Amino acid sequence: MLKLTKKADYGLMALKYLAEHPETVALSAKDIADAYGIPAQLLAKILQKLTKSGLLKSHAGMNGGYALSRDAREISAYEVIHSIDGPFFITSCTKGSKGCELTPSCTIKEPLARVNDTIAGVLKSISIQDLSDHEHPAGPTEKSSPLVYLTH
Amino acid sequence: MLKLTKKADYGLMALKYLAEHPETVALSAKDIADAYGIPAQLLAKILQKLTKSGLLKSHAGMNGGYALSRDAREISAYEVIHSIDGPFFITSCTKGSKGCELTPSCTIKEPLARVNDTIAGVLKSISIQDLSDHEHPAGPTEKSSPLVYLTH
DNA sequence: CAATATCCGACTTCTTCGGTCCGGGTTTAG
DNA sequence: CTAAACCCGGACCGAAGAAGTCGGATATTG
Repeated sequence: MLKLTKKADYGLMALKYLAEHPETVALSAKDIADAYGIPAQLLAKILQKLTKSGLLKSHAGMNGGYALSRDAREISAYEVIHSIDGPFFITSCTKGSKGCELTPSCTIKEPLARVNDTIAGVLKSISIQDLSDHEHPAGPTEKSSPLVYLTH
Repeated sequence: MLKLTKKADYGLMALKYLAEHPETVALSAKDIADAYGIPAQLLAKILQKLTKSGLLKSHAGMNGGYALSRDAREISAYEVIHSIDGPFFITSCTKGSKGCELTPSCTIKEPLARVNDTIAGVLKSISIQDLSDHEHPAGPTEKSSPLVYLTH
């Protein structure tokens, strides 16, 4: 259905929270989970993934927790989603760079791959910092198209 | 994982196939399914949805089948996906225009809604006709960003 | 009437997501 | 030193949604 997972949502929320609390040395998974009312153990696993991807630094022991490894401006939403949910592809049949062998006549993906690139580009242009700004950020695209939802 | 369903893929493929065969009055679901090697009954249900959405015209009985209700240039990929998979939202918590009541502190969706708009805009700018063109179409974006996949 | 289609809901199967549990290893406070 | 607080990571399970099947009803043509 073309929506990102809750885990990715949680990850973005957690990074945003960390970005908004730069004065603290580190925040535990439980702290962040309580702040948003999300299951702590689940958030913990997400933060572990982000740590393994190099987006976070972790510190065990008492008063330990997580902290951003870079400036919030240098972390893109794409990196977060990618490290949590893995590489995403719009089309269901694409695996790697090869076309789908199963359905040889699937000539759909060629133009859809360009859509995929566009989405990835938008996600890469958004930083964690942008999520905290309640005013309009630098802008994901040159021109913010005024689109209307078709709530059927 | 931010990918569209197989049903949407099938729908796009079927419309593309219809667009490439304008000389025929109507094609049955089985004809299209056989051409792509996808289950006929499943494709039939998808085409029914597209008919109810007004993208296709159906004709029962012998020599019946489906035909595009408009020019292929006038049907966007957005309409197809929307009518098959329903309205899509990037964020998992958004329902309608209201914010998520469950997690009151979810301030993430505001910027992500803009991403949602961008994606919808790209999908709307792509027509069925564009899928058939093997050359570069009008172009979903001004500049085709040369992005590289991070196959982890 | 008979053959060929669409039409449409119910049903099964399969995968993935969301979430939990538990047994580790580390660091710090007392 | 010991215990508390924290991170680490695999195993596990239920729920939800996707993919696909089945069966019957209706419409159209020859």
